Amino acid sequence: MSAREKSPASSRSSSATPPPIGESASPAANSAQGTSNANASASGNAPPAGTAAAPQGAFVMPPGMTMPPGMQFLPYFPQPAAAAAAAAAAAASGGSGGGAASDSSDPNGAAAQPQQMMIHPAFIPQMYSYPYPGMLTAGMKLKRRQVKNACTNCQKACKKCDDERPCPRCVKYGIADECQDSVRKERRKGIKRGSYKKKGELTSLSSFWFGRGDFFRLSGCIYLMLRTSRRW
DNA sequence: GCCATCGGACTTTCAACCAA
DNA sequence: TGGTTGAAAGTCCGATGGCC
Ligand SMILES: [Zn+2]
Ligand SMILES: [Zn+2]
Repeated sequence: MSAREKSPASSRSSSATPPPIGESASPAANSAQGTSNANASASGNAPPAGTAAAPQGAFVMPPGMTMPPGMQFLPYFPQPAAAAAAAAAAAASGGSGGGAASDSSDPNGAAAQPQQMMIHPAFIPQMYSYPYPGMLTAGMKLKRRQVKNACTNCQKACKKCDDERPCPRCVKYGIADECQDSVRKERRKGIKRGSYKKKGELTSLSSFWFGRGDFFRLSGCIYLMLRTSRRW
């Protein structure tokens, strides 16, 4: 497509045009860890699902569903000051900061004051793996997670990038200093679209929704809220 | 086996549309 | 005005071929 500009990566100083990093897995495997970096780091310091005693107010997985490794569902009521910090942490961690749960300001401390329910920083990276793995049923497949903005090197090579800068791929190939966010075009405005079709019956409607990122991006949170009887 | 290249499947984003 | 739609813009899987 026009957006795709295939330029030989070798035009760069070369010795080091980066090859794929950890890209040998099957599509399914890739998707499953899709969140690759996020999950990898998250699983490092989160207790295995179902093994830890559920803390007060912790989410209990419904029958037939399993808590994915590294996942944790904890109601999060940050204090005003903590809220900003948490938001910053979440933003900083992007998709790769699964370990944020180890914050010294653990939001789930007993002293946390209910102010406004927020997404626990540790949960945010997981939200980008949807359908939320626990909701996955036979026939559904995990969607591939994409970074918001690949670095210029990965973009040229059409390879998987990361939210971190320098990204792991650039680091591995010694071109960390060249790792920069690619510049996104501004979307054109004023394009007329004609009238919209209406979606049909329920079945196609539901499959439609299950194919939408907008839906799954929030589904984990909504699902959690629906399944718990706690007051949010 | 390692790596670059790249076609195209797939995902994300967000302005236009539209019903309430 | 908020929710829905759908296409633009983007990511990156995986096939292919060259090189050592
Ligand atoms: Zn990158
Ligand atoms: Zn990079």
